[in-house]
Amino acid sequence: MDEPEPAAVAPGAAPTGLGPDTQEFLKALGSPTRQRIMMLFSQGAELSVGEVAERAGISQATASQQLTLLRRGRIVTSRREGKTVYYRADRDGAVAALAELQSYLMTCC
Amino acid sequence: MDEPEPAAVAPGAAPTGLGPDTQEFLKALGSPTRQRIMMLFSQGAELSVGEVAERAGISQATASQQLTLLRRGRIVTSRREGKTVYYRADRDGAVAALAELQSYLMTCC
DNA sequence: TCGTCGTTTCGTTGAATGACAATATGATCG
DNA sequence: CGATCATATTGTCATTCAACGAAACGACGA
Repeated sequence: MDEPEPAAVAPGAAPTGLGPDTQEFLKALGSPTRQRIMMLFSQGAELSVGEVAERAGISQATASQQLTLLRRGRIVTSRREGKTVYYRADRDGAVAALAELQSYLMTCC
Repeated sequence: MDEPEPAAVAPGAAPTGLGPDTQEFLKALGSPTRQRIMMLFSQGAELSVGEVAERAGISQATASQQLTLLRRGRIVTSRREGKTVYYRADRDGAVAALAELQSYLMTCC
């Protein structure tokens, strides 16, 4: 029972106006490698980790890590089928993040 | 006349589907510190570098650097008046980046 | 149960980033 | 010109990140 109910905002952390989900979204899309990975999922394509690794030209371990970050950013979802894990774009998550981003920009700009 | 017509994509760089401006935009907003800085510009506020440093609780040098990154991301504009440089939110730039981001997400998601 | 295959996690390395103090630039006033 | 104030740049350190190989995990099939 370490952190049962953390404060609404982490203590000592100044508010940024963006929810943690959207922050993860921005960080996820901020990397060229991950942007490149996302392009592989065009038209609803569903790819395994190994396929992503091969097509993106990165090691399989790296692909797994980057896909985890993309999932944290709510840009992809994963589905397990037997041994292999399939990833595809999460349109709903992307739309939600975009909406919050727009709301944020309307506030500060 | 340095770069009248650069190649559509930088040579040797795999395409990411996002223009360099939008990449800078994402990286700029990906940092909590810079998100916090942006909140200072709410309602069209115009602040000097020193004011940003003080209100954001960072050194003047850091403020100058981070504001430079935000300007590269087309989220703020600067105006010089005598010795002091005033920054404010760049609504047009933000809208443009948001539009390209939306277009990108419609492609890959 | 034992391999095996795909995925994830671990540990490491080099590069990029964030922050600061110190210094350099630039504009204004005397 | 010399002093001064606001900003920008430089150098340095600590932290984070991207990528890899190696090892651990998990789900099958023999």
